[in-house]
Amino acid sequence: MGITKTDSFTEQQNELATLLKAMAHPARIAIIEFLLKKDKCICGDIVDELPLAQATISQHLKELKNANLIKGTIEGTAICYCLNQEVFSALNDKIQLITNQLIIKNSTKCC
Amino acid sequence: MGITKTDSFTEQQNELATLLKAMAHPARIAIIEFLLKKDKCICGDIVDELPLAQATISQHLKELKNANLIKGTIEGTAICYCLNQEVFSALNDKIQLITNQLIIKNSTKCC
DNA sequence: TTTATATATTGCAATATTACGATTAATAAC
DNA sequence: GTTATTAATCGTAATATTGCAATATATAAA
Repeated sequence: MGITKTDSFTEQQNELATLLKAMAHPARIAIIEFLLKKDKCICGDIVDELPLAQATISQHLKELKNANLIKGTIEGTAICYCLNQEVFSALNDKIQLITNQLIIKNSTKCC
Repeated sequence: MGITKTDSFTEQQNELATLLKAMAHPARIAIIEFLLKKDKCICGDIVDELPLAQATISQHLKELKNANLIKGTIEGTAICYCLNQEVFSALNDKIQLITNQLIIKNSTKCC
């Protein structure tokens, strides 16, 4: 139904899925990579960098912000965005946990 | 438009986004965790485990298979699924790359 | 061959996402 | 005050996703 049966899954499963979904768009990957490349924080430069309308970029930034993947601070009329290291670290830990378990269990490989 | 401007982004950005999207659903996280938990490969047990209809599980498995996150081998009438360690490792590397860069650059933190 | 079992596919209905133009809000410069 | 500048929000169209019942397919067992 385009609607997800959130109740049927654990909070952790829903949280991880939400975090992954927030990253699961090439424009948002591009924004993340752009923020990573720049030493200093960026605001409307993203609009110049990517071939998307300002409204669209703003929407993508909102989703990244909702997922806590980025932080934004107001600087005059501009807004300074940067990546939230803690959330990326947490995601990294989760993916690593799965991957490590997989590598260990691979000795008893099946398929 | 619900359609993504794929041409506007690099192949790597699109690939990573596609991989993340394949994981970005609690049911698919649950399937991954279930396959991880079991020593031996699982087939229709997933249908018994999760509160979703058989058709829905089959669809989720298809998406995971398309993304190469799982492999399936036919065993009589059943199909034996297991996680694809290589793809998880590759994803882990990408996330780790971003996270490590972030940790290094955090000294010049901004926001 | 018939029957049972296991999984995939089809065809919806409900909802979500993506993208953008137009507008709004909020601050800075004058 | 007026005028730029910057970013968020609204409204809308096009498309994608989720979920399931019903059906199809394919093999095994009888």
